[in-house]
Amino acid sequence: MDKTKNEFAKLEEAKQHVIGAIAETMDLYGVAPSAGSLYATMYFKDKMTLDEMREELEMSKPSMSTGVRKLQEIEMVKKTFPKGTRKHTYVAEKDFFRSFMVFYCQMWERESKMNMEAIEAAQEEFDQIIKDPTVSEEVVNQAKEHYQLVENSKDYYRWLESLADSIRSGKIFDFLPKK
Amino acid sequence: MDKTKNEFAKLEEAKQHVIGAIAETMDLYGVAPSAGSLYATMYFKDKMTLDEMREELEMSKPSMSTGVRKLQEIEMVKKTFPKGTRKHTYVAEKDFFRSFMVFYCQMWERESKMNMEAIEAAQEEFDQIIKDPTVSEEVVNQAKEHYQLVENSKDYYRWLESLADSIRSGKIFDFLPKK
DNA sequence: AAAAACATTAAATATTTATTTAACAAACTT
DNA sequence: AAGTTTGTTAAATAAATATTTAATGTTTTT
Repeated sequence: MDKTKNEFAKLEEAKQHVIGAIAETMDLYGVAPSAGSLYATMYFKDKMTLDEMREELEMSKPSMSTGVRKLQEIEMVKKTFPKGTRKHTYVAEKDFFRSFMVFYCQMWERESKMNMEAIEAAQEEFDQIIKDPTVSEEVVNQAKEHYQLVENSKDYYRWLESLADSIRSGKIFDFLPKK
Repeated sequence: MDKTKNEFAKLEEAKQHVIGAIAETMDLYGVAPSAGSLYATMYFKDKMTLDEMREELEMSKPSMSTGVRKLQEIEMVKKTFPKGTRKHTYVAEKDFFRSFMVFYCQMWERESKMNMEAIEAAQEEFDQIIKDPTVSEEVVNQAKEHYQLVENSKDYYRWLESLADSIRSGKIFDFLPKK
């Protein structure tokens, strides 16, 4: 019996535990399951080409191409430009702190920006209603209530931005050290 | 021309700005678009019944029922037990700080727990390979590398837990005040 | 206890999203 | 410049998810 194969199989099995767990939690980052297991697989390699990915995951090349693109968008994978080959090669980001930073800061800034803009616009409109003397008291009161509701939420969006800033700058690690 | 209707329409339009923005960013919280706009709609009401939701969103009642259940899971909506009616009523959580806490702590703890467990299991297996004198040097070296790789990632998962703790306990607000 | 009101589950349908096969485009090699 | 290798886009297919209609269960009222 081939001993070497057995050794590799054991190694592979151990890796699969971690790969499975990473892939399963990657749905939290909004990527498709295939992109999740793609990243997890790359995590144990120092670099991979599209053809190696296809072979390893037994999927089509376009699927790998789009998966890798998604992962690049959230900077969990980087393209490298190696000499001696025409194939593009890709490297998984292995620093989870960095992945965390890129993903959540991007996400929170989008949320904050979009909602803040909508709030500003809405507040102006509420204000017009409130100031308009021809508008009934009931509607004015509702407008006032709504104005205050969204006004209060601004604290949250500003806080979310400060959290993102603090993570991006690394200041958060003064408060919560890496180890 | 009906003046009252016009007033309400203006109010409605202003609200819609904010509702649209909230609904659009709710995909970040892993809920379906319909649940997103359901939450956003409820945000401007003090309470709603399933029938009111159905009417307002022009969707089926089961759809509202399942949407509300999803939102309850992440505690963005709570059921209330009002007197005087048999209808269940639901209230949107209006404190975004609280929604943030519940959602991300839940998420990060799941990620941390699942990966930590997988890592512990894998490390034992890597260790067996490393200690086995019959295993080839190449495989042992790979096992050692992989062992170290996952060992390093533990810092991150522990940090993630500490972040969740700090948010749940409110200690984070000593570092990053709410306003 | 029967009927009515409401909410939920189940099955069927529709919609969206992911994946593949096939066609195309770009870059390199000879 | 022609041919080959590689990567991406487009169209078609497959799979997953959301939504609806219909059926069922549960509570309240009479």
